[in-house]
Amino acid sequence: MSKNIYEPVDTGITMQDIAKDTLEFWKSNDIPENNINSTRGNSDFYFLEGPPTANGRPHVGHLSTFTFKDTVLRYKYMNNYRIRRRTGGWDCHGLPVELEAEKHFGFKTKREIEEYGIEPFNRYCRESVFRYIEEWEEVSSLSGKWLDSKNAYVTLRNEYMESEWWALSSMFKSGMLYKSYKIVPYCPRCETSLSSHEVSQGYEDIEEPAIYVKFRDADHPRRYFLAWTTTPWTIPSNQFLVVNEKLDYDLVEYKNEEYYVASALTNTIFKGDFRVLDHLRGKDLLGKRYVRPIEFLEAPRGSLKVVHGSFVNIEDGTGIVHAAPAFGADDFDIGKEEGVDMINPVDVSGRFNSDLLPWNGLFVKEADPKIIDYLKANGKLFRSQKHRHTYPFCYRCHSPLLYYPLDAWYIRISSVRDQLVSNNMKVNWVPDFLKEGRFGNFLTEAKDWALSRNRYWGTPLPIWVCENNHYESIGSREEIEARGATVPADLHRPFVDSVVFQCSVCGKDMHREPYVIDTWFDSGSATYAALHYPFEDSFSPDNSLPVDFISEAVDQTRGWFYTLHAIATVLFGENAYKNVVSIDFILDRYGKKMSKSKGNSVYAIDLLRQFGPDPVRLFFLTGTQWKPKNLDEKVILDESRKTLGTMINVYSFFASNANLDEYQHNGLRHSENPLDRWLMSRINSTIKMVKQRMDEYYLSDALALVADLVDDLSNSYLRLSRRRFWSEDTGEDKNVAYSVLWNAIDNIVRMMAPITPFFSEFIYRRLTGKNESVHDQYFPSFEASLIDNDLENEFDQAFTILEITRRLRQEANIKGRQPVTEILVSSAKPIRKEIMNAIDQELNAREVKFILPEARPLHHRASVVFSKAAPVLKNRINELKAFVEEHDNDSLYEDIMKNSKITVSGMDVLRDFLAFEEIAAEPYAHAVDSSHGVEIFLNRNIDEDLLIEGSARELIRRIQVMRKEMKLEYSDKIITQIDAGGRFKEAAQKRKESIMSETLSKEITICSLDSGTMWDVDGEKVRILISRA
RNA sequence: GGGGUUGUAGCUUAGCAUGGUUAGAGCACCCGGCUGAUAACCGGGAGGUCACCGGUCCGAAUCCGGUCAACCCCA
Repeated sequence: MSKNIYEPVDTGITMQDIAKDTLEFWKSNDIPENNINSTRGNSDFYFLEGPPTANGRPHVGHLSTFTFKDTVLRYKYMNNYRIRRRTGGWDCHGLPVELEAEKHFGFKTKREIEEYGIEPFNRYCRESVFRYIEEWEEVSSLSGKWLDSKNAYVTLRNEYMESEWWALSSMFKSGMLYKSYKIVPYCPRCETSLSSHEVSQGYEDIEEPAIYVKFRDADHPRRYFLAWTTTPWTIPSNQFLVVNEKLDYDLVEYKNEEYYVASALTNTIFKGDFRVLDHLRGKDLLGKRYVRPIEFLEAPRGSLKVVHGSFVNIEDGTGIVHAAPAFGADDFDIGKEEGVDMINPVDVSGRFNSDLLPWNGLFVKEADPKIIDYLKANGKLFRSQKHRHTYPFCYRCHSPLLYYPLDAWYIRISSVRDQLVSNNMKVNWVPDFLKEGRFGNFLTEAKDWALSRNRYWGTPLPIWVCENNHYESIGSREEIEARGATVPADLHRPFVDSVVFQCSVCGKDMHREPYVIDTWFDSGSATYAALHYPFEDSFSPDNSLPVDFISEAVDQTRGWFYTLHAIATVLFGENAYKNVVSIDFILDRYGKKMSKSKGNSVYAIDLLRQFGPDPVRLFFLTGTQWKPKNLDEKVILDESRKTLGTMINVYSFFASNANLDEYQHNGLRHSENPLDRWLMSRINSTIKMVKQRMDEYYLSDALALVADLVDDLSNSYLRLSRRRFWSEDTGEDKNVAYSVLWNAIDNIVRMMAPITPFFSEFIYRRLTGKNESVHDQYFPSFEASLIDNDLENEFDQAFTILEITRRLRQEANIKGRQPVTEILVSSAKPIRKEIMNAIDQELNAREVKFILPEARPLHHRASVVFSKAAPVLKNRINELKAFVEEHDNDSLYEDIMKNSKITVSGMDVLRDFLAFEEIAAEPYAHAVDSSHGVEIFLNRNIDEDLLIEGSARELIRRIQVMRKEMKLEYSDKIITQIDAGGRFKEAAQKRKESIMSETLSKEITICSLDSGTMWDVDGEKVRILISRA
């Protein structure tokens, strides 16, 4: 026997084994490297990898985004695109890295870091960001993520940061980068601001004085705005009152004075005697001017009026909020919006530092009771009470935090808001609701970007200042040199801090502003900084933007998706990306978010090892791609078995038969066989739809289409074609069938290649017998001439007929292998004979007839509808009942349908007095599928000849089972002995020839046996003995 | 507090834009069957207040309004 043309595959092979086999093939042939670096393609497809930080282990969420990105890139490559910027990227800076380092060293304050030294501290940070890089690389390799990792961009490199300097410097020169204040949670004892992460560690429930303060309406001596606050020390710095223009307000008269408060709160604020004088909208209060209860400090121009704030609510207080821009983020925004300078009489240690105040020198919290006393003494206190709420404390020293203005550098994003919005219109969002929803809404309210951080490990802010407050920006290393200073080997702090040069205005020494920048600016700069623009020429705003495709999880909507968009708009007036695919998180089996603390995190490497890469990738792409997904092991296995397992079996079926027949594939043969034509149509229409969905980045939809096709191939095509492949002769028809099957597997495997790269490679290599990678092939293209929608519809109907027939057989207790006399089909549309022939063998009927509706063998059985008939016929109702029982119901039906009324013994019987039930005439069983408009009648009479035929099939089936149990090859011949009586003996005699050919028996003897297998067939005993011939 | 998404069987979900017989699958479960590729497949059964309330309409899972819950982003 010749060597196998198609390497057989054990259908029990695991997906891990398949991946291993493919990985070895890739490795020994440098397939990934060659593919990644390939210059094939007739147009460019630009990608941009979103950079993770390698100081944590890659988890399943990362794996999910890998899968989407990698699948798209593979798909595009197979469609003859040249993939550009197919490199990884690493995000290296930022607070999380510093916090790790702090933890490592046991530091709790920034002073400790500075005492230890910024240099060794940053050195530790630099090393720690790549702590898990090996695991990241391994996960990439095991998951089939084909990105060039050697040339990954790294945000901590001098070149990367230099590009950012160029960007920041040009923003500074155009006035887009400016210095202002930022209101931050601040510990006055540690004299440091806290990150939101730190703040969240220190919330406590406390009870504090909450006061209702009277702000007099400037136009009325006895009329007040009533405001509520838990921070009396901010009252001297009041600059605005804030109402919500959407809320309703009352003007209330109480104890001879008048007050504005939110209507919803009137009844809780005022007790006893009060009168509502007027109702008005918050809008009506806007612009009103007022007089402060504490007037020691001068109010800047534009202060002291009522303004709108959407944050104002009626949960507690009065619906009117007092705003001191220096001491609240909302307050600050209002001051900024109004263009008014802020009053800040508090120093960095939290004490009043203004001579004008009687409380000068006091810590603000200690001044609270004194300020309350002052208000009371001056008749400006309406009420004082205790209030329980949560308040943030310093997690280190337990001091109450203040919201305090610190110097900060901003990018003037608000000035390009309109452009951000209009550029967004050109972006293709997947799913599309993000475009105008979460992202779009965010853009229309885009605030200036607080860029600076008072930290150490980050890209240094390239702004220098002299003692006369002249500011200058540095846009490159060359500029430092040009200013007569030495360029440090490492641009990070602390080295860059020692770069000093002369101010070009006053000649004084200039020192760098001591900030680093928000790490989001790093990743958001990836478009140009990764290519060291403008210092090298591999990037140009005109040709390199926007990139074609980016994809990350949905949390990046206001993260990376935003920073990329904002920076590209500010710098280049251009979009950063054309297509952005957002996916949701992977949750645990119960739909709960994974977290380290809950211990339900799953790491990428473990999942890959447990299931193999293809089932995992398949799982991520199954379902609705933008919805959260529960990580369920059972679902992973199910999906894998359904699609991959089935394809293994299809290949295995093909290989074992094709090897027997020594079939050599030599192109797709033309076929007139209807089942072949149906399959070809299904394949080509699927290719068409799959490409459409893939091109729209709806990968999950595409996968679902392929999975359907796999199911059709296996359970319809192959099931109905088996006999063709088993037939003894190796004629043309069989070769045609092989070529069609080969072609089907080839197309499916290529369609699946971007999704399940290991599995597809494995099958493809065995199918083609070549040492080529499926990933270097082209994606299937469809041939319109092979798509035949009518044919597909007709087969749908034919399959429906099969389905109904099987149900009827079951009801009538007739086995599938028992041939029946006759099946009558009444269908809305006729089905071509050739198509019926394709399912003939499964119908297993001597005759299949299509009949007209009126020829259906139906009887009508009438019954009296008492609810309709009784009220009319009264006590004669039983006469009708008797009449119906005694007379032929069919003619009754015809009469009443024709005339809509009949007369029975002088009674008028209307149509709706009777109900008719359709019942099949003997000997038919009957069923309907209304959605396909198909009705089937199965003749239940089995004549002697059919019974013998059925019995012969029973024998054949038993012999086949025995062959299988003996593990015989498909081609092994046997000798068969049968010991049976009655119909089985008769069947063995009369159908000897067909039993022999079906079971590859060289001879069949009917004799009595005392060995062999005893079968019980429908209560009759049959003994069979087979042996290898 | 603001914005967004989601809610259909025990689980995973289709259908919803464009309203129309009895809401359709798959998994799991039970019963039966088929099987010389298949842990596949086929038939039947059980399992649904289509989150809830209201409105429009002859008719609502679908359109409109509101509520609730989960999740995400932002305060």
